[in-house]
Amino acid sequence: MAKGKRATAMAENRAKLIRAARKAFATQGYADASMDELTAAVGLTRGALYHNFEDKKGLLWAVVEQIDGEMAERLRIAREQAPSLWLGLLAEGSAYIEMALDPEIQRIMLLDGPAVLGDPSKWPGENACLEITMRTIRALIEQGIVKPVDVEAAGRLLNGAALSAALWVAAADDPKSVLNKAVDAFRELASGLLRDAREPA
Amino acid sequence: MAKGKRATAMAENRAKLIRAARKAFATQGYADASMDELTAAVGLTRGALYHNFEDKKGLLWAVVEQIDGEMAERLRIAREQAPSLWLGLLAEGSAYIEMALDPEIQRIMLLDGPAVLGDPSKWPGENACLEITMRTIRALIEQGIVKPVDVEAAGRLLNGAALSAALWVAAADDPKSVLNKAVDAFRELASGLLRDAREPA
DNA sequence: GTAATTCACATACGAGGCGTATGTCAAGAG
DNA sequence: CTCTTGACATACGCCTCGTATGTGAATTAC
Repeated sequence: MAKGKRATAMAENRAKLIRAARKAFATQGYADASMDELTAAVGLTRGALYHNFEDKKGLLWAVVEQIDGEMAERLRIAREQAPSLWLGLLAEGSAYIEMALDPEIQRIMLLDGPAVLGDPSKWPGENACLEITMRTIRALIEQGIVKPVDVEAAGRLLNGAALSAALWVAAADDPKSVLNKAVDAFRELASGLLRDAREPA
Repeated sequence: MAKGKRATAMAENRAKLIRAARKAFATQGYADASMDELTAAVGLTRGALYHNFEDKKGLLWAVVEQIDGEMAERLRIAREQAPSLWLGLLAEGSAYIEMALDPEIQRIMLLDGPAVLGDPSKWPGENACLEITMRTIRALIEQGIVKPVDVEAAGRLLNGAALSAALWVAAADDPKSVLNKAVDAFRELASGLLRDAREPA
């Protein structure tokens, strides 16, 4: 049982470091986040960091993975609450846009993440958000609601549109009205994928 | 006239530094680019750098501004060569995607730029690329070809879609076939903006 | 039961890199 | 001819990262 105790203590320290990193990376950005400060903030030193993670990048990997999972979960919920698959796709887009309003997500997942870790499409967890969107599109094609487009291409461009919309909204002086415009435009664009121009229920 | 000589010499050094920075930032990334190496590569020192620019960020600003201008010019040409305004919009999208295949543009404009300088929509030169897209959309609305959508919203989402398409293509193992898929998907999405589902010539 | 090993960190060290303060030399001003 | 200005170069200090080494507790071996 003593071994279990040590294992959980280590897991707690890992969690502490990740939590501290989320804060530090979100508020100061990856480059300006000091590992000394970050670790000291949770009563540890850089020694713990380099023992639990590969390096500074490794810590960012862990943070990104955690946030990515949370985002995917929220997307899944948004889609499941929609009354139809097509509205589910639109709901995913809206949810994605709204998520990107979170400074943490914006900074870590949309700015520093890609810059430091490279293209998100090659992240492990295989970009859970994209996977979800693709699954929805694939189902819509099978139902004959969406044109037989390339699923990955459509998913990526749709997510890309949502992403830029999110950044726009986040940087706007008047986020509320801009959010409405962004969501509307997203619907119009998405409707280009429809087999019939008229949107289904 | 001696004053002119000094002025041009300074301009040349500025240009040298910017050129060196484009190379260094593109190949090593902003964070890993050493100012000592960068300046030494053109026979100068960091002294010249901090005299001509505010700091490392300032140099990146200058580089970004230069590349942004070049990109806008290429977009303009792509649109002007198209036989119609609508096809011009699609041509812009394709050109944007193809440009992002350039590692320099990808790294500096799409990855490090946003991470270090913040949201591109607030860059000076006011994001020339977006301006061009918006102008085209506005004209298409006036001609009754495109739905009366919010111009900025449509422009941003369209550019965002092109951007993510570009990143996808750039990171692909087989860029050629992926490029086709991406351009196709872009057209489908864009057609969502059309008043009539049938695409005009 | 004790000696040895492993583990999960802490501490210490070295190597850059950035920004700034200071020095320098040529060019114009007066 | 002196003085100032400008365009750099040189020198310095501070910070940060990664690694090498130390350490005490926990586990294992005997």
